[in-house]
Amino acid sequence: MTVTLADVAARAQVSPATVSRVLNGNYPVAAATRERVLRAVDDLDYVLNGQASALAAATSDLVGILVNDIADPFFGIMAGAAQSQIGGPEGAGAGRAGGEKLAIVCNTGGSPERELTYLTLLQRQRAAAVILTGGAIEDPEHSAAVAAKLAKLADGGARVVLCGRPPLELPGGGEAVAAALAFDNRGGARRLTEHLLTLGHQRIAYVAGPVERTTTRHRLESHRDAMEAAGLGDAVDALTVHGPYDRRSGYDATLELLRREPALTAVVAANDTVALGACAALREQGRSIPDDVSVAGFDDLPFSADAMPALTTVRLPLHEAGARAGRLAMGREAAPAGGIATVPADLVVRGSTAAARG
Amino acid sequence: MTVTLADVAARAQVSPATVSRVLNGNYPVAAATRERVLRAVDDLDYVLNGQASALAAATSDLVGILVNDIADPFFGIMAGAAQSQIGGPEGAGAGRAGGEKLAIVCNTGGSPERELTYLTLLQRQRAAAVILTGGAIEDPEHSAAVAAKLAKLADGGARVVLCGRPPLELPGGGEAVAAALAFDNRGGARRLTEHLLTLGHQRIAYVAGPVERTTTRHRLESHRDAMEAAGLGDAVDALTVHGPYDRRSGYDATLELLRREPALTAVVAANDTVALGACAALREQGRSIPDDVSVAGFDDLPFSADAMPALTTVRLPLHEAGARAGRLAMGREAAPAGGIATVPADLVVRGSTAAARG
DNA sequence: CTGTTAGCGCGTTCAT
DNA sequence: ATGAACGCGCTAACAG
Repeated sequence: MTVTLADVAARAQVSPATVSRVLNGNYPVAAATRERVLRAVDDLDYVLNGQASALAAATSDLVGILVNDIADPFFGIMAGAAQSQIGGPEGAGAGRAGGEKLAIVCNTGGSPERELTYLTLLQRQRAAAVILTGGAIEDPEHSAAVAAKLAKLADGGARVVLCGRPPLELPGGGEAVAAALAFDNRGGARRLTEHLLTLGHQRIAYVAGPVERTTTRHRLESHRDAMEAAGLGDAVDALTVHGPYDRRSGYDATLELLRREPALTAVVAANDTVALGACAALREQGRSIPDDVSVAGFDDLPFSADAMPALTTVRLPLHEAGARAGRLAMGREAAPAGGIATVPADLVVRGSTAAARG
Repeated sequence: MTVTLADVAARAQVSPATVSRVLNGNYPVAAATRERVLRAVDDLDYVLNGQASALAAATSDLVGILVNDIADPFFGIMAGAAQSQIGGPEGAGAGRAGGEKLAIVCNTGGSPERELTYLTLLQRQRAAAVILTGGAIEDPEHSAAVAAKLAKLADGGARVVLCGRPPLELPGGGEAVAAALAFDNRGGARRLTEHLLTLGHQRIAYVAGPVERTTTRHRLESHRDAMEAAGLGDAVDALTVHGPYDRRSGYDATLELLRREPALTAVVAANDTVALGACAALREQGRSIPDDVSVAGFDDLPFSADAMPALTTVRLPLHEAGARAGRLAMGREAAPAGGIATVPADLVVRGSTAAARG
């Protein structure tokens, strides 16, 4: 039924080995023979069997990209950029065999179990590389399990790259990853809160992400640091609410925060999506942005510039970081010194923040 | 180096065949033996080799999901929903072997070549199923190539599902797809334009998607039909501009349309993202929404409700459609009658549209 | 430059 | 209920 290498060999009147050599282009083959073989391939509509090839050569052309939420552009942008550096055979001849890698995006939905499951599945497929994007879950047991899996993956020859995820701190985990691109969440968050303080805000509420996430913690801690430096540290806890990274969370949390502190003059959100929800809640409560209340987000997703007013936020170069992660995974770029590179997070001031009232 | 089935067998003092049977759970195995085997698996940290397994069994556990733009939530939502029906082993035992499928998202970036390349890669991996999402490119040659590939994929045992893509019209293509979920783009677009007509609008501009896309054509044609039914068909061409499905396109196109017809009172956009760009352009030109100009989108992405004013649009049940596509791909749901199901597209009226001035 | 010979790691008969 | 043997489709040595 399905045509195999042997069929091609028979039709081209050569040995299977020769066909393999033509397809992989690693060994010298006479031009005339190569022609015959390629014609046979076309005639028969032959397609290489990936599994058999991978099994025999003990290498795979799969590259896994793990994301927490594929419906969130934050991850979509990084994944797309990474994939563009991996899957992309621009030229012709795409129909035949060749060294193209298959970049596959795996959506964990933020679930630790699924993260591990995907890692196992990837390991089972003997993935050539694995890219983990976004914040990690901070449960020690889970971290250990992930570190162990990554170590095994690396042991099996897979290149492991972290993108927007802090380097593993566990024993055995550090050596496993080829490179880590860490967003400067701390610096960005600090600059953002300082910006608001400079504008005269004092009652600043904070809508944080899920508690157990590294991203959440880093951003929140820096916010607190900045507040403490301004002598406002005591109020932070009472004016902080945690929730998922979605619009609804921003909406609900903001209503709650308004209840706690009706006189608040600024809301800092865990990310832009959450900030949008916060804006909706504030407007519903009759507060105008930024006249009554300033709002700020994080990430600078494309829609942030289109919000009304445009969102003040912290820009993360998601596309660049994703692309770099892709190149690192392909071994097309040298790992940064120490294996860790910090990705800048720059403050972007737009219309949603203004001087505090009064 | 890497531990194989044989190693496990040796440690458990059984034959490789027995280990295989335990792992796959398809044949009766004595409870005691099974225990020994499982313990050996754990002890050795054995992980099944996916390629070898697939090769021997002539089946694969890969399911491909093709998307045009992974950074666009339109696709992210569908892909995530589909994946949730495929990859999801909720229970325990995720570490071992098992029938879990690996759902992999492939980003074509809207490029026909990459679409074909991914299809080939998937074919090479002997994918168990393939889901194609979103509008198709209308180039006949490309369509034929895709149809041929899909036919071959199906021939090789892969289940092919279309989600948000119109059924193939080509010979041999129709039989290849197991099921097609087609969005009611025509009906939705018609209702949307009728809504504006009812509000008294006459000079309605249209920012269409890329010319060669089915989605674009269907939505535009229905818009034209509605306009013609209202005796306004003549103006349609002059007030239509094509562009990609992104914010910038909406922005640029709207500026151009305002130049062509300064007195326009409504702008219909190809989708919500484009609509946002249109809003930005209008505001920049000093037009208020919806007092001066009404704006409408399509898709009802999450951020549409948060725009200011909230966007009138056409709701596509992306999550539901994606999930259904996932189930169809897994064979967990019977194909609809005739292999084609129409997914409803309902008008959602919000604040961005209002009665025409004057 | 090309053909021959062995496996890669596992599933699956066929025996027992 | 279990083991032995064969083959899935391909690549990689080794000859020649």
